[in-house]
Amino acid sequence: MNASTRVIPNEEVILLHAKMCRAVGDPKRIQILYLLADSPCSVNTLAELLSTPQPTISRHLATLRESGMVATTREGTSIIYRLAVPEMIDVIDSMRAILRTVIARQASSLEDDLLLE
Amino acid sequence: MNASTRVIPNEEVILLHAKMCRAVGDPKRIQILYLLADSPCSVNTLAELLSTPQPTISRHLATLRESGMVATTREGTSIIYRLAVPEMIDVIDSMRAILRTVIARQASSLEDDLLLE
DNA sequence: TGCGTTCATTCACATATCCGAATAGACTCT
DNA sequence: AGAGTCTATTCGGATATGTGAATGAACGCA
Repeated sequence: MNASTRVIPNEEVILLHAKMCRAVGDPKRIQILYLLADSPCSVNTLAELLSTPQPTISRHLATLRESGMVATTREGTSIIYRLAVPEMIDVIDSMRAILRTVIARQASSLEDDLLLE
Repeated sequence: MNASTRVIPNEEVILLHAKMCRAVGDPKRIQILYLLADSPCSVNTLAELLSTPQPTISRHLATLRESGMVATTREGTSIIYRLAVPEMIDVIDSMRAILRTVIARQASSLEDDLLLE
């Protein structure tokens, strides 16, 4: 699929798209997303796994909820969070793969620079 | 590829990953990325296409540069920007596809809610 | 060299985001 | 209904980000 076949989005979609990317743009939330991809779990469990205060986790989850990336189910007294769209983690992981490419590239060009000195 | 086969990233990679996602998390930068995917172009050209002051575009490009998403080449008096990794636009587009799924889902559940009233 | 174009940076201000601590709210289960 | 547990929100302060206007720096080209 190339550029000319892409659907032209309206302003609203661009805004939501940005909001979604922003939601992923935080280290703690990235970790949360990977954990949820591994297996759904409760707020407290996430808080323990990440050694982070519960309110902090809760706010991050609110951010992810507002961007539509996670969904919830009540299970007893807990609320279980999961990825709303499981494929999302693959997309995020693809971005990480690209990141690694960029890092590797920068490392090798840095080598070149050093050799030239 | 499932969760257990993913490479465990160090803190640094998580930070850079977040930074990269953050860089995509702005409406103007998303538009810039789509334009660059379509064809590389100069700062002024982007400024005109997006009806935005040149300094604003320049700062957005700096953000994208710092996260390693765009690269540059000088061509005469202009500096031509392009995607550093062309596949990046596919990843971004996948995220948009997921967004549309979420939107559609929310719309239909909203319908359900209305029917229940 | 120096003019002119193109791009980058700075400044000031407004807005948004992050965090921990404390508190409030919601829901289950007895 | 009430106790107890789990989650969400509020508050205050620090940090970061977005923007336009003005300015500065870099580079090609005559």
